[in-house]
Amino acid sequence: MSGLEGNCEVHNPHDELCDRIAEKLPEESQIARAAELFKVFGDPTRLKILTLLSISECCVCDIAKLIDLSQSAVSHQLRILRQTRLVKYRKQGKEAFYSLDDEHVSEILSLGFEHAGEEQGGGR
Amino acid sequence: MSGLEGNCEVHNPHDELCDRIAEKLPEESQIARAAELFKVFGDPTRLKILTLLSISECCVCDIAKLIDLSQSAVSHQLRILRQTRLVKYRKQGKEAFYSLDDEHVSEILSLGFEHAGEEQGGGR
DNA sequence: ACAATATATGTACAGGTGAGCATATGTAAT
DNA sequence: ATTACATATGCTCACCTGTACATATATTGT
Repeated sequence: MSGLEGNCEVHNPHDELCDRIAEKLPEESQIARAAELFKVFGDPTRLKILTLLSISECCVCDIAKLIDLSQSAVSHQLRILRQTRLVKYRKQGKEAFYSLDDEHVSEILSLGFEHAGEEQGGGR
Repeated sequence: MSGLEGNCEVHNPHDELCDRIAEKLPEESQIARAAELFKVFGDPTRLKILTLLSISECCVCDIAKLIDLSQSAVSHQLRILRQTRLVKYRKQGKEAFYSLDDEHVSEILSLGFEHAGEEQGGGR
């Protein structure tokens, strides 16, 4: 019927498809990097930080206030965001003003919110 | 100099900024949903599955072969991908052919790979 | 030098998460 | 009905992760 049947376990039609897919698959390391990136976006605290930084640059203790979390926890998360190049900061006196590092970051943010927003309760 | 200084702890200039940011921030629940979405993309196994499904629809045991993982583990991950509406499947005899549920999914994939690809070893 | 404030970091721990094993369910063939 | 195969699920466990607490570092003012 569809040309896709065949014993999946032993050999056959599927193998051909698998080979084609295997060829096109990105390298392991590239997938790992992309997963790492998504993982950083995948924590509510970090996502909040990124979202508020997409509105305006902000200093650490204000971030802590805005998301109601300890300064320590915020600082730890900011380190992760720094290491993954999602945020940058400028130091001014005692304060550190953080901001998004890259247009890309807000693009990913928007796309995420867009997709998360549309299909919630409804459907199917 | 920048109009942003002022005691961060007690009160003042920052408060005004904080209020403006707080107003514009999405609701907690919306951020939670977006984070949940990113989290699903943030696991290498799931990202591999999504990536290979972006190339072609595929049955469970072939996925297991392609990413070299137990059938059980794959099935568990597919459930998560189903529940988050990232994949759909059609049953044909004993086999279940999975595919991406939505254009959006491959958009997010591409954007992720794009960003993950560019800045790795280099820069700054 | 000392105090005060902002931020960073080391450590510990509770809670979460992915993988495998065993097994259940569903489907087709004999 | 029985067997064989494909997939799904309950369970367990090793590992990871985010947070708070305590403390270190840096900067400014007195």
